[in-house]
Amino acid sequence: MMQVPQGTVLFRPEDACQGFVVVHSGTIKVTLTAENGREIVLYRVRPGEVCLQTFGCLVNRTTYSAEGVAETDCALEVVPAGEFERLVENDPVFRTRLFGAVAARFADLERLVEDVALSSVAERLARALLRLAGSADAVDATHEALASEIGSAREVISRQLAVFAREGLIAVTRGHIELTGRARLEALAHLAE
Amino acid sequence: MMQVPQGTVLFRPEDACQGFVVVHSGTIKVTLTAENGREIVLYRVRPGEVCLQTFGCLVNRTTYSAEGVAETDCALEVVPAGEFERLVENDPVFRTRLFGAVAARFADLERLVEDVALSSVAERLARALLRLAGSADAVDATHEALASEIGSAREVISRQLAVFAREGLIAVTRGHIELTGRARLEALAHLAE
DNA sequence: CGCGCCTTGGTGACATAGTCACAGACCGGC
DNA sequence: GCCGGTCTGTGACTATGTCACCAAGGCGCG
Repeated sequence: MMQVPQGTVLFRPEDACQGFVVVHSGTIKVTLTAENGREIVLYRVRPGEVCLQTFGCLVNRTTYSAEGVAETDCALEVVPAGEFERLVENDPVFRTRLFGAVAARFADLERLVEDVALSSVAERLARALLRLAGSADAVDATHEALASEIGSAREVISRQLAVFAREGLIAVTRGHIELTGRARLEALAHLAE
Repeated sequence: MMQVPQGTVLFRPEDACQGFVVVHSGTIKVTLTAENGREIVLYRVRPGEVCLQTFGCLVNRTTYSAEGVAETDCALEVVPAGEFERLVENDPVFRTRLFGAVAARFADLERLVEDVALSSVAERLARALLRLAGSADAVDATHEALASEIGSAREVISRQLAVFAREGLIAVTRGHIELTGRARLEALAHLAE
């Protein structure tokens, strides 16, 4: 078991892989970054889940292609490659959990492709706000952070948030967004699904 | 073993899953389509590979989210769910092959997200042309097909092809594109990787 | 407090990409 | 040669992304 503080970079593109990572507490954010600095969040790894970047590394002996950062303080367990293979062979529970995680992540990525390739910024931003808010009625995030969340640019987010605010869907202050008009936001988010 | 002719729709979004599909010959094209008709190619399944849409179905008992079409005549093997589970448990060779396919497809999807979210149409189109041409020096495809290949629109492709042609990178005729200036096309394709 | 400095957000101007409407060019069957 | 379908070209407009720059808020420190 290993404790890492918020903000720790767990892996970067081209890093070699140490072992298979299981998250016990906290969340890991996995992102892709282009040379021009634009960034997009691929997915998050939550407690009880396994990190599939490491899966790709271990199975095909490739390196990471994405970057992973501890979004909160995390407790991680790192399973060495040999132990990983033994578990896959002999532990049906481990294997089932692994497969489930792989399939779920796979579906996530397909949804992401659909989102990025086929839907508008307004829809994607609405979905991102709802996702980040969870059951709460507000989100703490900078426009910059929201832009990376949906793979867009800060200015675009600022303008879209202004539109939402004008329509009464949200109320924006520095680093904080209140979801007034949640129902209408949800309607917007589902338009193209 | 099952023979299907080119153009057969093997699965659609929301279909229930019959079993695990292994491709013996031919290729399957897996795509996502939005309500507005825009489409993007997620990946292709080639001989010896396994179809991971079915994987997600079998593991998490979910339905398909993408559409699969036989791009050529295909010979397929369909492994029923029970048999699939038995193979995963007991056949190390099968398991290894499955894992490799999963990891590779996973990496593909990450690349696709990066491509769609972070690079320009010119780059993506250049990459698509090179990918489709393989070792040949020409591609048979309509502008419409190329658009769905990179998740863009036909008009955008027409215009970009015209630009490439004007610069001498390609020669365009109805349904056919000659890759003259391949080297410069490759340079373009790698600019943002 | 007043000052400087960094982060965050706002805005105009422009470039790139996507949408819509429609016309013309090509291709096969007859 | 004519016809109907498919494929491609184009203008006009909207949406999104980029660039440059400034303004506002927060924060430490003399």
